Amino acid sequence: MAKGLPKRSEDYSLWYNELVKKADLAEHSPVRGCMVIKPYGFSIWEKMQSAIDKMFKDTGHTNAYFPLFVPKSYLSREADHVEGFAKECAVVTHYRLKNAEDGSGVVVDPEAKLEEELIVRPTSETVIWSTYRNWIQSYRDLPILVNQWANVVRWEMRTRLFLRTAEFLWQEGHTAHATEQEAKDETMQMLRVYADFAENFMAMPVIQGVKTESERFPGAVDTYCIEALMQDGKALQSGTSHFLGQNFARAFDVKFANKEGKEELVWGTSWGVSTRLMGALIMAHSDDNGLVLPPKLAPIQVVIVPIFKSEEQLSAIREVAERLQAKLKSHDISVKFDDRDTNSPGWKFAEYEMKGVPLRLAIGPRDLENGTVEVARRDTREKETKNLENIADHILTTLDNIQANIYQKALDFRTQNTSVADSYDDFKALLDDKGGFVMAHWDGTAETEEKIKEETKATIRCIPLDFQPGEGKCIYSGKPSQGRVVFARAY
RNA sequence: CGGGGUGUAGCGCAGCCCGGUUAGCGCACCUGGUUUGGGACCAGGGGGUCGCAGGUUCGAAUCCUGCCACCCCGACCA
Repeated sequence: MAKGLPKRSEDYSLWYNELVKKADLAEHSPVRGCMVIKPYGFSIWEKMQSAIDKMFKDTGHTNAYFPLFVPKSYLSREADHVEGFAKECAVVTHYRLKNAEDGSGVVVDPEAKLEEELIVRPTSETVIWSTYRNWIQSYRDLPILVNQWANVVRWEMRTRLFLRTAEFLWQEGHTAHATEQEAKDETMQMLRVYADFAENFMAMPVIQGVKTESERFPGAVDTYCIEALMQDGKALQSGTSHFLGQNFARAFDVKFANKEGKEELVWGTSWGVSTRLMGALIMAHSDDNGLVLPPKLAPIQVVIVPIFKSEEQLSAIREVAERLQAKLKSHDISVKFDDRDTNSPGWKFAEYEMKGVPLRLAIGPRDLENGTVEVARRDTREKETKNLENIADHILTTLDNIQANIYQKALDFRTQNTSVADSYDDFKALLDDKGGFVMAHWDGTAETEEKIKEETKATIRCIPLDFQPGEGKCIYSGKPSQGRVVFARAY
């Protein structure tokens, strides 16, 4: 295992890439644009998955699974949708290989050309709505509240571990409703679920809002999102919830008979979060010593490192450690006792810090004599020596404190890096000197939005849900504006 | 697809300009010993089609030509 990380403040991208590798989270695969998520990284993703999945179940959703392949004709049925995704689709054209005649290996068998090409799903609206068509006849069949955990493929030009890869893991919820209001409520409910997860599990504050027309999901009527601020001052869209109106129902002819026996188009929503959340989690809290994980998502919450010179000492320590481990496990705390004799204690300290383990306990001969244990927390890197009595309570409290503390730290950071700009010059200066979110008036036109993007690389992240109406002048055009929207440079 | 860069041991690199012993260094790995409260030390050892294919030459990691791969910057983006 390699030593330290580059400084976060010097080269954020390099720091991020090295951290992802050294904390054993993921690496680029030899396959173009794809990522290998390593066991430790995946165990964090599993923690996220199960917490999110529980929230879905608690709001009445169930899981299902739909095909990986989308016939080309499906994708093209919703005009905006196909236009939005056409440029980044992987396409299956053949179903067989054969041995090359010159013996150079295998080649695609030209005889085995598919009548209709299959698209590897970039998202599943089209497959799912073509299925819902058969599922829905009456208002009694509604609502359908289904989610799937799946992989999708988007042929991105440039990739970045977790933040943008050609293939990624996600969940996509697809619901169908009898009324517009019900679908809108669902859209907002799922946005709240995402915000709740981000803030209470990931300890990452988010801004909830609605996207402008140009940033909207292709095929949606409205796209809502949660936006988080990373430590380098760039924004990251961390989850989206779309109100689809009747667009997909219309495209796939999904109708139901209402109570009056009249035929109506179904209303839809879709919503998703992806392994991008791993990137958000990493960038929200980590430091120059490595990953910092919120206790609620840490696969290992507490690690016990023994310090010993002999086998006798180790077995004496083991007795204490295993008793403590059992005690903590009864409180649903995941504890690892690392009694390997192949690495020194100092090595282990650095290693678990790199991996973001929230609490480290060290037990050595000194502690055996005094009935103590050294407790070190990852977020503040403070160490204290505590009596073994009541240590379990202390650990439980400290884990809660860490969860709260890293949230507060991220919130303070966001507060400090959220600015208000009243002129275009101020706006540009803020983006260049400080970064972060910049609240500014906008005239509501796509032209202005586009110009600002071209000139500054900043985009409107969202119109926040807690939008404060207030007269003002657009920083770019000087035309009247109804309130401030959230600008930032983004990933 | 445009502009730049890099391919040498598992990883990170030096050597190349100016061709010439057996291709070298750090980390990692293996063996032995001493260590262990913040990434230990000493000694010994193993591991290489120098990205690929041609060419020039008595001789190529080094020069020339072509190809391939990857990285960074743009366009795209959960």
